[in-house]
Amino acid sequence: MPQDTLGFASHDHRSCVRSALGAADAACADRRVQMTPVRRRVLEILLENHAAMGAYDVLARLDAEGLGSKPPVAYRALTFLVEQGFVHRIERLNAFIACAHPGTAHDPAFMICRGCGSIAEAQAEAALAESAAQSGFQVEQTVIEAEGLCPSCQPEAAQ
Amino acid sequence: MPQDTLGFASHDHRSCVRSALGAADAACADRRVQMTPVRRRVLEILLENHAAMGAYDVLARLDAEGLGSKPPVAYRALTFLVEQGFVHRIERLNAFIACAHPGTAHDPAFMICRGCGSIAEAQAEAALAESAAQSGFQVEQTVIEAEGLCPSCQPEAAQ
DNA sequence: AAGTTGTATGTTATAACATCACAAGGTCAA
DNA sequence: TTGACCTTGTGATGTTATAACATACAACTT
Repeated sequence: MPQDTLGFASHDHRSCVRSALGAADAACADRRVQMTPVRRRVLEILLENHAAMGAYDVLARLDAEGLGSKPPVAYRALTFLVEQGFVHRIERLNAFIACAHPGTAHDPAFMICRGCGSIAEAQAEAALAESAAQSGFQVEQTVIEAEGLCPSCQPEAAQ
Repeated sequence: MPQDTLGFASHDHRSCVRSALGAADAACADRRVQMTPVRRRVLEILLENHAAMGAYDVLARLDAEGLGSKPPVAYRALTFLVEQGFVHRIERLNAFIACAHPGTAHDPAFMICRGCGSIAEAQAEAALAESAAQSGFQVEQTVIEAEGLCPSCQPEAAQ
């Protein structure tokens, strides 16, 4: 039984891939946008991998499967998936990860373990609400990323 | 009288450059680290520019002044300045900006105007405190960046 | 003065990430 | 069946960042 981590806790990964793909298909139908083979496969790769991947890592997989070999193929699919909210970009890593809370509109926040590279997606609190209100800045999108140690890596780091 | 923006509000920029450089010099002396000519000039460039600059923009200035022409020269100086807290990296822009609150230890947060590119530095609230506590993740560094419209750019955007 | 160490710099090359520009194919509705 | 629009294919290029190795220089030691 395949197990992996999400929020640094176990879950059944195979079923989460299936349901996320299904949800994405449905959302695309709803919104009258096309879930093409390349886009669907990129999302599936990210869901299966269950970790942040660089665009060129994704591209390498596509290439191996004959789905495209040039950077724009990967970037276009990733851009689409990010726009649709199925995938998030991790700015700090120049990498992409499948959304862990698909379906719900949200401002994602990430906890990135510097020990093992695992990433957990959390909900962002309104981290800048007060500053923005004071200065009159109108927030449209937020990037919230924390680096540190996940529970598994903390004992080792203590040494 | 030179005026510029900080936190989307006016201030006397010339004096802030002078005082920030002085504070950095003093901090380096305190910490027994070297404020070399290249490092000092990079900090000064960022302070004068008073906006986020790419590493290669900084490098171009250094090159014009005979202070170095190869990427590592700029990256080393920038890395040093970030480590010392005199400069912050804006992940979303792959760019660097002089710290607006030097001297005080802080987790910076940025508001980036998509209209004019101006950037205000604010204090981060503990945006991930609750999630981190729940999952046992130990936060070491946070990146908080918001994109949106600054007060000046909001009327224009309304059209 | 000569050796030793640590920090900083110089330089070449390349890795890694991302986009532009243009051609060609697909889909769908008028 | 035509045209509009979206998507893909592809070559070239642009941008950001680091690896690897050599040299310089200051501070301390003997």
